[in-house]
Amino acid sequence: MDAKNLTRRATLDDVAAVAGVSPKTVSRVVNGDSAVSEKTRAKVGEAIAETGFQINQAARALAGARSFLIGLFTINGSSYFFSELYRAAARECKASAHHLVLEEYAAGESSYISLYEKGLKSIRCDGVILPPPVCDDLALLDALDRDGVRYVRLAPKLEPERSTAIYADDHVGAADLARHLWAQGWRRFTVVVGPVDHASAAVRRDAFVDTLLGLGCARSEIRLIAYERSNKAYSTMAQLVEAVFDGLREQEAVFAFNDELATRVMLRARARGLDLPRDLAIAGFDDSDAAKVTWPTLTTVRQPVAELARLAVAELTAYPAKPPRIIRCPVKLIVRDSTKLS
Amino acid sequence: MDAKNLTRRATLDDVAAVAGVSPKTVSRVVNGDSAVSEKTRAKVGEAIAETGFQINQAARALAGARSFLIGLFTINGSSYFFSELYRAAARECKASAHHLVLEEYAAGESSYISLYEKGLKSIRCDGVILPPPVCDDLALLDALDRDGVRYVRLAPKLEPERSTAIYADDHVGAADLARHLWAQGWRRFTVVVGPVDHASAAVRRDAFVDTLLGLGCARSEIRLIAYERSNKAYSTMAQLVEAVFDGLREQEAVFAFNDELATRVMLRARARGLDLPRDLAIAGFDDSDAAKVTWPTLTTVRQPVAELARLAVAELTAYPAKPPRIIRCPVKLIVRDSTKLS
DNA sequence: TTGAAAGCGCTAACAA
DNA sequence: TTGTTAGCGCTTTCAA
Repeated sequence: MDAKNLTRRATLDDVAAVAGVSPKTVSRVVNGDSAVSEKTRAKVGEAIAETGFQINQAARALAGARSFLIGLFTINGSSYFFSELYRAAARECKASAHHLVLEEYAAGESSYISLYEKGLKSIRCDGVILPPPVCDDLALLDALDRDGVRYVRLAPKLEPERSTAIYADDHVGAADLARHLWAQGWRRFTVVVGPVDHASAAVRRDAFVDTLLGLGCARSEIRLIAYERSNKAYSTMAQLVEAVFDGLREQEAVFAFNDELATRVMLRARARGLDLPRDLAIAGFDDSDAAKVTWPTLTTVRQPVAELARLAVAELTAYPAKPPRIIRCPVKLIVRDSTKLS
Repeated sequence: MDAKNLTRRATLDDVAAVAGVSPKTVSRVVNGDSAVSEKTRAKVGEAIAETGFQINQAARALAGARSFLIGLFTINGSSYFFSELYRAAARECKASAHHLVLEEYAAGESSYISLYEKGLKSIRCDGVILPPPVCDDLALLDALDRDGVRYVRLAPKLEPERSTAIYADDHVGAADLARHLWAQGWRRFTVVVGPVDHASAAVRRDAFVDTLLGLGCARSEIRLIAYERSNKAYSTMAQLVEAVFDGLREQEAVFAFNDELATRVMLRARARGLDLPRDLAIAGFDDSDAAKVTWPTLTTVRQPVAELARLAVAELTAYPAKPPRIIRCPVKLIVRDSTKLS
């Protein structure tokens, strides 16, 4: 690496020399400390522009208590939710002069703790964003607490008060969907529940079912199909989808836990020669890109992913740290063609 | 921030004290320097385990020439290609003890340079991955060269020899697709070309057209519809899609630049009451998630995104730096239902 | 093969 | 409001 010597980038000292002040004063200007006179600030500003000074984050992190790095710790396959989360979080970080460090692991790794110890720990993030299912790894939370790393959790199921937790209003979305289906005239329902270790799964299921019951739907008209790792029957997506069609009754409306599941149900229905939405209504959750390109287009519930990311980053970049709290974000029912009763 | 004092994490000095050696020796072990005796190495290894030592990357970056950070600089909306790229690059970084810093900007920002100066520059990445269209910003490349930041470009159009450049074999994919359509019996074609400032656009178009001509297709049977920012006629996706249906002939096969465009064409065709693929064949490029959920499912070309990411990260984390070179990755035609001639 | 000294560029704490 | 001093925890260079 001779690159280093090609161009010595300007340091605080360089700027200080040009501006005729002390390096510490330049530091104050750079960090927006209030205790600098307007005149000095202007002088230093010019010197910064002249030298092309850019602060060295490594030095800043070493000397200070902050790294200006935010970690996003996820264990997941491809999904619209996570893609959006990355993007939005990165943009938010940029807005507050932080940087987003992505930690993506294939599902099914042994322990989240060791992933943290081997990975994120060494860069001393100011904070970490923990989406499901990592948000419920209590041992990992202990490790973060021990290391003094702040974290925000997205839709945690366990110990929600332990840190700031951000939830989408899943129950509202599921209830709105139930009312929509009922209003359209659907009277028989199947709920395909996703991984039950995901807090939202139970929330969506209960809100959907309770709303239908409240509308006068008979309990016997509601079928529940739940994904469970421990249950050999439905431990894969494919099995779950198959279960929808085992014992499928006429004129059913299917509510799937997410768009991915919903589109799979749709494809399977097509393969069985069903006419959609005449024979079967299907609704999802997420409003992923896929929801817009299916035939018929998919009725779904839009999660405010960008907003979740924004709030999470804002929480982690705020100084001093705010006390833990629970934040809820509104969701929105998106009615498309897959739930029209003809 | 009192977090800092809650737990003083072990340093090289701590480990050295436990192992009874000098800090420098511990450093040698941590960095895998060969000049350490087997006995010392074992002793230090134990001390590291005992203290739970994790190197401080900030200190390492400040003292040394490397930050162990790889930047991914993108200007783009949502797309399957980029989501996959993030994920794969992050995993690759982890494998080589680096970290991936995401820099995502909304399209249409003024200048990439200023984004770099305001963002990535301060963290002194060891290297940056530059996908289109950033890969062709010569001024940005100049700035990176000036700052001694290595970069790898994905599918650059300009000055391909300037840095290591990685290309997917677009021409092979497009040619394979042309042969497939021809073999199926399609004889009239429309090519919907994406942004022409994207190097792949022209490559795919030319390979597709040339292959058809070689197969005996008359030039008059091939319609070209090209997206151009400067061309007022087709400057948005919607206009591009509309153009497909203006003057659409019977029994056409449409090759769209990417899956997003292809699914839009498909939706528009549905809205016009066309029966797919009987009246119209549609093929895309990318093999995105969307390609699997359309009706009919979309014939497309799969890009080895994870492999591109892997190669890019490997190139940037290699020491010493390898000389610039051009790397090509194979693509694969994925035949689905949208191109069946019935 | 190992150790000692110097310093990377910044901030914290204190002094003026 | 501004300046001074002393590190942060590592790597580099040089010496043993």
